[in-house]
Amino acid sequence: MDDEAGQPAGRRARGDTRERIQSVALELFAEHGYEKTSLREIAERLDVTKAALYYHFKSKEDIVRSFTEDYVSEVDALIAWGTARARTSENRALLLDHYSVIVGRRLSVLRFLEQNQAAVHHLMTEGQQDRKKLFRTQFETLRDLLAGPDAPLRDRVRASVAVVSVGISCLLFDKDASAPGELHDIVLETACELAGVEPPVVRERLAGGAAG
Amino acid sequence: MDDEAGQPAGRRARGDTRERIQSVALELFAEHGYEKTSLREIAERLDVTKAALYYHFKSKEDIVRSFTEDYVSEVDALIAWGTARARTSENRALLLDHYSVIVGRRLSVLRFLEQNQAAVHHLMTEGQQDRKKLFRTQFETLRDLLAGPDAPLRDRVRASVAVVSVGISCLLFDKDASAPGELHDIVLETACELAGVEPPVVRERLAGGAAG
DNA sequence: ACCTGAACACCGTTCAAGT
DNA sequence: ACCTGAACACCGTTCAAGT
Repeated sequence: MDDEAGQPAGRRARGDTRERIQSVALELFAEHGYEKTSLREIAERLDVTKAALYYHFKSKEDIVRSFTEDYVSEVDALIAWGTARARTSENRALLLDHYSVIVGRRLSVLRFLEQNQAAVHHLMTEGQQDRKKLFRTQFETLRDLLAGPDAPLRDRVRASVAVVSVGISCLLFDKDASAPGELHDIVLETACELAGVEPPVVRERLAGGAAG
Repeated sequence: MDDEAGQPAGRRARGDTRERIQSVALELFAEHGYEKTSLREIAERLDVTKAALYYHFKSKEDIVRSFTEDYVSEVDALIAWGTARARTSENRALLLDHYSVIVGRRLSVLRFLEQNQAAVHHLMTEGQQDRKKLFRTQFETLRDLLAGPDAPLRDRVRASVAVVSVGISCLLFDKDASAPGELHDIVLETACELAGVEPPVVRERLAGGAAG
C-alpha cells in the first residue's frame, strides 16, 4: 500500500491513475473474465499506453493482488481470531457470522475470485509468498475451524458446505432482499444449521421495543 | 495414462488421435487451468504440431466442448425430466438424487467447469447456440425446479445452496469415503435438508439382513 | 484422411528514452 | 515521478502444401 499523502489544494488531477487502473480492471475482469481481458483494453479506457500500467503494477497478476489483498487480509485476521479461540459452538457461530460480514463488504472481489479460481490459483498477498493466503487454502482453514480433519465425514462435508454457502448466497441474492439484514439472517441460519451450531444471539436489529 | 486400446491385428494405430487430445487436454486444463495451458504444450505431449490439433478440433474452446458435452447433455435430460413432472417433494428429492449420480460420474469435468467458470462462460454444446446449456443457466434452472422465482427468499437461497452442495461435496470428498455410497448418502441428506424435502427411499444399499 | 511449415494478429512484459 | 515507442517471446488461428 504505497498510498501517497494529501494532495493539498492547487491541482490534484492525476495522482489517481493507480486507483483508476484498479477500478477499471476489476470492472472488466468481472465482465469478461481475467484472462479474456487484455491490458490493452484497460489501457485504452484510461487513455494511456499498455506500458504505463507497468509503472504502477509489476504484472497483470499484481493488479489482481492489489484489489484482492484487503479481502484476503480480513479473512486471514478472522482465521487468526478463530485459531486462537476454543472451538466452542458459540465461537464457530461467530466465525460464520463475521465471515458473512466480510463477504458482504467485498462482494465484487469474492465474485471475481470465485469465477476465476483457476486463473488466480497461485496468487498471494504482499511480497512474501504465504501459502496460507491462497484462496483455496483460506477456505480449507475456515472449514477446519468448523470441523477439523479428525471429525466424522458428515461433519466435514457439512462444514465445507457451510462456508461455501455464505459466499454463494451473498453473491446470488445480493439484490433480492427486501429488508436490510434479511439475507444475512437467512445465510447465517443456514450456515449454522450446516455447521451444527446455534446461530449467534440476535443483535440490535429490531431497534426500539422492550429493552434487552 | 495414455493407454490406447487393443490394437487387434493389422494396423489401426492412429485413429485415436482425437481421443488422445481430449484426454491430454483435460488433464492439463485441470492441472494448470484452461487459459494457462497452451496448445503447444498439448501438441508437444502428443508429438504433433499445434496445427494438427486444428484438424481434429475447430478451436481451443471446441476441445473443451468435446469433453463437456456429455455432462451438459445429461444435466439437460435431467432438467427435461424435472420440468415435465409435478414439483412434488418426492420428485424434487429424486432430482437431487439423480443430479448427484451424474456429478459422481463426471467429477473431472465438473471440477474443470467449476474452476474455469469465467473462461468457459460462453460455452455451448452442439453447433447451435443454446442459451439453455450454459453452465450457469443449467444451475439456475435446477435451482428453480427446487424453488421457483416466486418462492420465499429463504427457500430460494437454500435451494441454491442445495444444488451447489452436491457439486462441491463430491468434488472435495471424492476420496474420503470409507464405504461406497457413504458420501452419496451424506450429500443427498444434506441437499434434501436444504431443499426442504425428505430424502428418497433407501435403495438396495444394505443387501442381505431382514427383508423389507 | 491426416498432418506440417510458415505466416497472421494479438498477448504480457521489458526497457531505453522522453518530460 | 510518470509515461511513451519500440521491441521481445509467446499465444490461438489459418492455410497452402505435403503424404
